Amino acid sequence: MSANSRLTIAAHALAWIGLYQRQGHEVATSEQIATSANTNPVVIRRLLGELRRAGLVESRRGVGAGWSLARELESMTLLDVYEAVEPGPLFAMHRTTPDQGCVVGHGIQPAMQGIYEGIEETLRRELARVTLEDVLRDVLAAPR
Amino acid sequence: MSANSRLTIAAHALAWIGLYQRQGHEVATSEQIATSANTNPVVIRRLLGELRRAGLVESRRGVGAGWSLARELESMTLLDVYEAVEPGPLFAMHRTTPDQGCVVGHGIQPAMQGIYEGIEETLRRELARVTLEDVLRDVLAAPR
DNA sequence: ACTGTTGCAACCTTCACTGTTACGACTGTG
DNA sequence: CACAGTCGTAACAGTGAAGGTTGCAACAGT
Repeated sequence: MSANSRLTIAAHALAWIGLYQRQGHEVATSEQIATSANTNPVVIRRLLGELRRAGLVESRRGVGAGWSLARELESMTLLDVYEAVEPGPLFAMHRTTPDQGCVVGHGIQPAMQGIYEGIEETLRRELARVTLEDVLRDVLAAPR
Repeated sequence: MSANSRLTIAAHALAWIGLYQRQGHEVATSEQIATSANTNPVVIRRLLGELRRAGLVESRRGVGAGWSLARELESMTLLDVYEAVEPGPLFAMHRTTPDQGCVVGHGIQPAMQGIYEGIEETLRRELARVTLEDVLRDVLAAPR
Protein backbone atom coordinates (compact mmCIF):
# COMPACT_ATOMS: atom_id res chain seq x y z
CA MET A 1 0.00 0.00 0.00
CA SER A 2 3.08 2.18 0.24
CA ALA A 3 2.58 2.63 3.97
CA ASN A 4 4.11 5.66 5.62
CA SER A 5 5.62 6.17 9.05
CA ARG A 6 3.66 9.23 10.10
CA LEU A 7 1.59 7.52 12.77
CA THR A 8 4.69 5.78 14.13
CA ILE A 9 6.75 8.98 14.30
CA ALA A 10 3.88 10.94 15.82
CA ALA A 11 3.40 8.32 18.52
CA HIS A 12 7.14 8.33 19.11
CA ALA A 13 7.15 12.08 19.58
CA LEU A 14 4.20 12.06 21.96
CA ALA A 15 5.66 9.27 24.04
CA TRP A 16 8.98 11.11 24.17
CA ILE A 17 7.41 14.38 25.29
CA GLY A 18 5.26 12.58 27.85
CA LEU A 19 8.19 10.75 29.37
CA TYR A 20 10.36 13.86 29.34
CA GLN A 21 7.72 15.83 31.20
CA ARG A 22 7.38 13.09 33.78
CA GLN A 23 11.08 13.48 34.38
CA GLY A 24 10.38 17.05 35.44
CA HIS A 25 11.05 19.01 32.27
CA GLU A 26 8.74 21.69 31.00
CA VAL A 27 9.12 21.47 27.24
CA ALA A 28 10.82 19.29 24.68
CA THR A 29 12.50 20.60 21.54
CA SER A 30 12.08 19.24 18.05
CA GLU A 31 15.83 18.79 18.02
CA GLN A 32 15.72 16.37 20.95
CA ILE A 33 12.83 14.40 19.53
CA ALA A 34 14.46 14.26 16.11
CA THR A 35 17.60 12.82 17.66
CA SER A 36 15.60 10.09 19.35
CA ALA A 37 13.66 9.30 16.19
CA ASN A 38 16.78 9.63 14.05
CA THR A 39 15.26 12.10 11.62
CA ASN A 40 15.26 15.80 10.84
CA PRO A 41 13.85 18.37 13.29
CA VAL A 42 11.74 19.91 10.54
CA VAL A 43 10.01 16.58 9.99
CA ILE A 44 9.15 16.54 13.70
CA ARG A 45 7.96 20.14 13.67
CA ARG A 46 5.72 19.45 10.69
CA LEU A 47 4.13 16.46 12.40
CA LEU A 48 3.79 18.17 15.76
CA GLY A 49 2.23 21.13 13.98
CA GLU A 50 -0.55 18.82 12.82
CA LEU A 51 -0.92 17.44 16.33
CA ARG A 52 -1.15 21.01 17.65
CA ARG A 53 -3.97 21.77 15.22
CA ALA A 54 -5.72 18.69 16.61
CA GLY A 55 -5.27 19.97 20.17
CA LEU A 56 -2.89 17.23 21.31
CA VAL A 57 0.21 19.35 21.94
CA GLU A 58 1.14 22.97 22.49
CA SER A 59 4.22 24.90 21.44
CA ARG A 60 6.04 27.87 22.93
CA ARG A 61 8.33 30.15 21.00
CA GLY A 62 11.24 32.33 21.98
CA VAL A 63 13.98 31.33 24.43
CA GLY A 64 13.09 28.20 26.38
CA ALA A 65 10.74 27.32 23.57
CA GLY A 66 9.54 23.82 22.78
CA TRP A 67 6.65 21.42 22.88
CA SER A 68 4.44 20.14 25.65
CA LEU A 69 1.40 17.92 25.88
CA ALA A 70 -1.97 19.65 25.77
CA ARG A 71 -3.66 16.67 27.45
CA GLU A 72 -2.68 13.66 29.49
CA LEU A 73 -1.42 10.64 27.57
CA GLU A 74 -4.30 8.61 29.03
CA SER A 75 -6.81 10.78 27.23
CA MET A 76 -5.12 10.52 23.85
CA THR A 77 -5.79 7.57 21.57
CA LEU A 78 -4.08 6.40 18.42
CA LEU A 79 -7.27 7.39 16.63
CA ASP A 80 -6.75 11.02 17.67
CA VAL A 81 -3.23 10.85 16.28
CA TYR A 82 -4.30 8.98 13.15
CA GLU A 83 -6.97 11.52 12.32
CA ALA A 84 -4.51 14.34 12.91
CA VAL A 85 -1.85 13.02 10.55
CA GLU A 86 -3.75 10.84 8.03
CA PRO A 87 -6.56 12.77 6.41
CA GLY A 88 -7.38 10.52 3.46
CA PRO A 89 -9.26 7.24 3.17
CA LEU A 90 -7.57 3.86 3.49
CA PHE A 91 -8.59 2.55 0.06
CA ALA A 92 -8.88 4.59 -3.11
CA MET A 93 -11.49 4.39 -5.83
CA HIS A 94 -10.66 4.27 -9.55
CA ARG A 95 -8.51 7.20 -10.67
CA THR A 96 -10.84 7.74 -13.61
CA THR A 97 -14.59 7.24 -13.65
CA PRO A 98 -15.45 3.68 -14.68
CA ASP A 99 -17.70 3.05 -17.70
CA GLN A 100 -21.16 4.12 -16.54
CA GLY A 101 -22.70 2.27 -19.44
CA CYS A 102 -21.50 -1.02 -17.94
CA VAL A 103 -23.48 -2.54 -15.09
CA VAL A 104 -20.36 -3.27 -13.08
CA GLY A 105 -18.72 0.04 -13.95
CA HIS A 106 -21.82 1.83 -12.76
CA GLY A 107 -22.39 -0.04 -9.52
CA ILE A 108 -18.86 -0.74 -8.35
CA GLN A 109 -18.10 2.58 -6.70
CA PRO A 110 -21.18 2.81 -4.46
CA ALA A 111 -20.71 -0.86 -3.59
CA MET A 112 -17.07 -0.51 -2.60
CA GLN A 113 -17.77 2.80 -0.89
CA GLY A 114 -20.20 1.16 1.47
CA ILE A 115 -17.89 -1.75 2.17
CA TYR A 116 -14.88 0.48 2.76
CA GLU A 117 -16.79 2.72 5.14
CA GLY A 118 -17.61 -0.24 7.34
CA ILE A 119 -14.03 -1.43 7.35
CA GLU A 120 -12.60 1.98 8.13
CA GLU A 121 -15.07 2.35 10.96
CA THR A 122 -13.76 -0.88 12.44
CA LEU A 123 -10.19 0.35 12.03
CA ARG A 124 -11.06 3.55 13.87
CA ARG A 125 -12.66 1.66 16.73
CA GLU A 126 -9.52 -0.41 17.01
CA LEU A 127 -7.24 2.63 16.97
CA ALA A 128 -9.43 4.28 19.60
CA ARG A 129 -8.85 1.38 21.97
CA VAL A 130 -5.15 2.19 22.31
CA THR A 131 -4.13 5.22 24.34
CA LEU A 132 -0.74 6.91 24.20
CA GLU A 133 -0.37 5.87 27.80
CA ASP A 134 -0.60 2.27 26.58
CA VAL A 135 2.06 3.04 24.00
CA LEU A 136 4.43 4.56 26.56
CA ARG A 137 3.87 1.62 28.89
CA ASP A 138 4.71 -0.82 26.09
CA VAL A 139 7.76 1.26 25.17
CA LEU A 140 9.07 1.10 28.73
CA ALA A 141 8.32 -2.62 28.89
CA ALA A 142 10.71 -3.43 26.05
CA PRO A 143 13.46 -5.85 27.15
CA ARG A 144 16.97 -4.60 28.03
CA MET B 1 -1.81 7.40 3.49
CA SER B 2 -1.42 7.68 -0.25
CA ALA B 3 -4.01 4.98 -0.75
CA ASN B 4 -4.04 3.07 -4.01
CA SER B 5 -6.87 1.62 -6.04
CA ARG B 6 -5.52 -1.91 -6.44
CA LEU B 7 -8.09 -3.59 -4.22
CA THR B 8 -10.89 -1.66 -5.90
CA ILE B 9 -9.75 -2.50 -9.42
CA ALA B 10 -9.15 -6.15 -8.53
CA ALA B 11 -12.66 -6.43 -7.06
CA HIS B 12 -14.03 -4.70 -10.15
CA ALA B 13 -12.30 -7.21 -12.41
CA LEU B 14 -13.50 -10.22 -10.43
CA ALA B 15 -17.08 -8.98 -10.32
CA TRP B 16 -16.94 -8.30 -14.04
CA ILE B 17 -15.64 -11.77 -14.89
CA GLY B 18 -18.15 -13.37 -12.55
CA LEU B 19 -21.10 -11.56 -14.07
CA TYR B 20 -19.86 -12.19 -17.59
CA GLN B 21 -19.59 -15.90 -16.94
CA ARG B 22 -23.09 -15.98 -15.52
CA GLN B 23 -24.24 -14.52 -18.79
CA GLY B 24 -22.93 -17.64 -20.49
CA HIS B 25 -19.48 -16.58 -21.63
CA GLU B 26 -16.41 -18.70 -21.14
CA VAL B 27 -13.63 -16.17 -20.70
CA ALA B 28 -13.25 -12.41 -20.36
CA THR B 29 -10.42 -10.44 -21.95
CA SER B 30 -8.30 -7.82 -20.25
CA GLU B 31 -9.45 -5.47 -22.99
CA GLN B 32 -13.09 -5.81 -21.97
CA ILE B 33 -12.37 -5.40 -18.28
CA ALA B 34 -10.11 -2.43 -18.93
CA THR B 35 -12.92 -0.74 -20.86
CA SER B 36 -15.30 -1.22 -17.94
CA ALA B 37 -12.75 0.03 -15.41
CA ASN B 38 -11.62 2.81 -17.75
CA THR B 39 -7.96 1.94 -17.59
CA ASN B 40 -5.28 0.18 -19.61
CA PRO B 41 -5.43 -3.57 -20.39
CA VAL B 42 -1.88 -4.03 -19.14
CA VAL B 43 -2.89 -2.70 -15.73
CA ILE B 44 -5.64 -5.32 -15.64
CA ARG B 45 -3.33 -8.10 -16.80
CA ARG B 46 -0.81 -7.20 -14.11
CA LEU B 47 -3.44 -7.29 -11.38
CA LEU B 48 -5.08 -10.46 -12.66
CA GLY B 49 -1.65 -12.05 -12.84
CA GLU B 50 -1.32 -11.52 -9.09
CA LEU B 51 -4.80 -12.95 -8.57
CA ARG B 52 -3.81 -15.96 -10.66
CA ARG B 53 -0.77 -16.56 -8.48
CA ALA B 54 -3.15 -16.52 -5.52
CA GLY B 55 -5.37 -19.10 -7.19
CA LEU B 56 -8.38 -16.85 -7.69
CA VAL B 57 -8.46 -16.76 -11.49
CA GLU B 58 -7.11 -18.70 -14.43
CA SER B 59 -5.96 -17.53 -17.82
CA ARG B 60 -5.90 -19.14 -21.24
CA ARG B 61 -3.65 -18.08 -24.08
CA GLY B 62 -3.92 -18.35 -27.81
CA VAL B 63 -7.06 -17.68 -29.83
CA GLY B 64 -10.15 -17.42 -27.64
CA ALA B 65 -7.83 -16.57 -24.78
CA GLY B 66 -8.87 -14.69 -21.67
CA TRP B 67 -9.60 -14.94 -17.98
CA SER B 68 -11.99 -17.04 -15.94
CA LEU B 69 -12.68 -17.53 -12.25
CA ALA B 70 -10.81 -20.37 -10.54
CA ARG B 71 -13.39 -20.51 -7.74
CA GLU B 72 -16.93 -19.39 -7.12
CA LEU B 73 -17.38 -15.77 -6.05
CA GLU B 74 -18.98 -17.00 -2.81
CA SER B 75 -15.73 -18.64 -1.78
CA MET B 76 -13.59 -15.58 -2.42
CA THR B 77 -13.25 -12.86 0.19
CA LEU B 78 -11.82 -9.38 0.03
CA LEU B 79 -9.07 -10.69 2.30
CA ASP B 80 -8.00 -13.16 -0.41
CA VAL B 81 -7.85 -10.30 -2.88
CA TYR B 82 -6.15 -7.95 -0.44
CA GLU B 83 -3.43 -10.45 0.34
CA ALA B 84 -2.92 -11.11 -3.35
CA VAL B 85 -2.43 -7.47 -4.31
CA GLU B 86 -1.19 -5.76 -1.12
CA PRO B 87 1.88 -7.52 0.25
CA GLY B 88 3.16 -4.93 2.73
CA PRO B 89 2.00 -3.86 6.18
CA LEU B 90 -0.55 -1.11 6.74
CA PHE B 91 1.70 1.10 8.88
CA ALA B 92 5.43 1.57 8.45
CA MET B 93 8.13 1.84 11.08
CA HIS B 94 10.82 4.54 11.08
CA ARG B 95 12.78 4.67 7.83
CA THR B 96 16.00 4.75 9.85
CA THR B 97 16.67 2.99 13.13
CA PRO B 98 15.75 5.22 16.07
CA ASP B 99 18.35 6.08 18.72
CA GLN B 100 18.86 2.85 20.64
CA GLY B 101 20.52 4.78 23.43
CA CYS B 102 17.22 6.52 24.15
CA VAL B 103 14.58 4.67 26.15
CA VAL B 104 11.83 5.67 23.78
CA GLY B 105 13.95 5.13 20.68
CA HIS B 106 14.75 1.66 21.90
CA GLY B 107 11.27 0.56 22.91
CA ILE B 108 9.09 2.25 20.32
CA GLN B 109 9.43 -0.26 17.51
CA PRO B 110 8.53 -3.40 19.46
CA ALA B 111 5.69 -1.48 21.10
CA MET B 112 4.20 -0.25 17.85
CA GLN B 113 4.84 -3.58 16.18
CA GLY B 114 2.65 -5.34 18.69
CA ILE B 115 -0.08 -2.74 18.44
CA TYR B 116 -0.05 -2.74 14.65
CA GLU B 117 -0.24 -6.50 14.47
CA GLY B 118 -3.44 -6.51 16.48
CA ILE B 119 -4.96 -3.80 14.35
CA GLU B 120 -4.04 -5.50 11.08
CA GLU B 121 -5.49 -8.74 12.36
CA THR B 122 -8.78 -6.95 12.96
CA LEU B 123 -8.63 -5.46 9.48
CA ARG B 124 -8.09 -8.90 7.99
CA ARG B 125 -11.05 -10.33 9.88
CA GLU B 126 -13.18 -7.53 8.55
CA LEU B 127 -12.00 -8.06 4.97
CA ALA B 128 -12.63 -11.78 5.33
CA ARG B 129 -16.27 -11.12 6.17
CA VAL B 130 -16.99 -9.74 2.69
CA THR B 131 -17.17 -12.18 -0.22
CA LEU B 132 -16.94 -11.22 -3.86
CA GLU B 133 -20.49 -12.50 -4.15
CA ASP B 134 -21.45 -9.78 -1.67
CA VAL B 135 -19.62 -7.26 -3.81
CA LEU B 136 -21.39 -8.34 -6.99
CA ARG B 137 -24.74 -8.25 -5.22
CA ASP B 138 -24.08 -4.70 -4.01
CA VAL B 139 -22.93 -3.72 -7.50
CA LEU B 140 -26.16 -4.97 -9.04
CA ALA B 141 -28.19 -3.29 -6.29
CA ALA B 142 -26.97 0.18 -7.25
CA PRO B 143 -29.85 2.46 -8.28
CA ARG B 144 -30.57 3.04 -12.00
C1' DA C 1 21.04 43.38 21.48
C1' DC C 2 21.57 38.45 21.80
C1' DT C 3 20.20 33.71 21.73
C1' DG C 4 17.60 29.55 20.96
C1' DT C 5 13.64 27.74 19.10
C1' DT C 6 9.45 27.61 16.35
C1' DG C 7 6.95 28.44 11.81
C1' DC C 8 7.17 27.94 7.31
C1' DA C 9 8.51 28.17 2.51
C1' DA C 10 11.23 26.15 -1.06
C1' DC C 11 13.55 22.59 -3.09
C1' DC C 12 15.38 17.90 -3.77
C1' DT C 13 15.40 12.78 -3.72
C1' DT C 14 13.19 8.56 -3.49
C1' DC C 15 9.65 5.48 -4.34
C1' DA C 16 5.14 3.31 -5.44
C1' DC C 17 1.45 3.46 -8.54
C1' DT C 18 -0.43 4.06 -12.90
C1' DG C 19 -0.36 4.43 -17.77
C1' DT C 20 1.68 3.32 -22.21
C1' DT C 21 4.24 1.05 -25.93
C1' DA C 22 6.31 -2.85 -27.73
C1' DC C 23 6.97 -7.48 -28.72
C1' DG C 24 7.57 -12.42 -28.00
C1' DA C 25 4.80 -16.60 -26.68
C1' DC C 26 1.00 -19.18 -27.21
C1' DT C 27 -3.01 -21.63 -29.43
C1' DG C 28 -7.35 -22.30 -31.99
C1' DT C 29 -8.97 -21.66 -36.81
C1' DG C 30 -9.02 -21.92 -41.65
C1' DC D 1 1.16 -24.17 -41.92
C1' DA D 2 0.01 -19.27 -41.77
C1' DC D 3 -2.89 -16.22 -39.42
C1' DA D 4 -5.12 -13.79 -35.80
C1' DG D 5 -6.18 -12.70 -31.21
C1' DT D 6 -4.73 -12.55 -26.57
C1' DC D 7 -1.67 -13.22 -22.77
C1' DG D 8 3.02 -12.32 -20.40
C1' DT D 9 6.27 -9.22 -19.49
C1' DA D 10 9.82 -5.83 -19.98
C1' DA D 11 10.82 -1.05 -20.38
C1' DC D 12 9.94 3.58 -19.72
C1' DA D 13 7.45 7.96 -18.50
C1' DG D 14 4.35 10.77 -15.62
C1' DT D 15 2.40 11.73 -11.22
C1' DG D 16 2.16 12.42 -6.46
C1' DA D 17 3.22 11.55 -1.57
C1' DA D 18 6.67 11.22 1.88
C1' DG D 19 10.73 12.41 3.82
C1' DG D 20 14.99 15.11 4.09
C1' DT D 21 17.45 19.53 3.88
C1' DT D 22 18.46 24.46 3.88
C1' DG D 23 17.36 28.99 4.90
C1' DC D 24 15.31 32.62 7.25
C1' DA D 25 11.76 35.48 9.52
C1' DA D 26 9.22 35.65 13.92
C1' DC D 27 9.19 35.32 18.59
C1' DA D 28 10.37 35.81 23.59
C1' DG D 29 13.22 35.56 27.54
C1' DT D 30 17.77 37.35 29.37
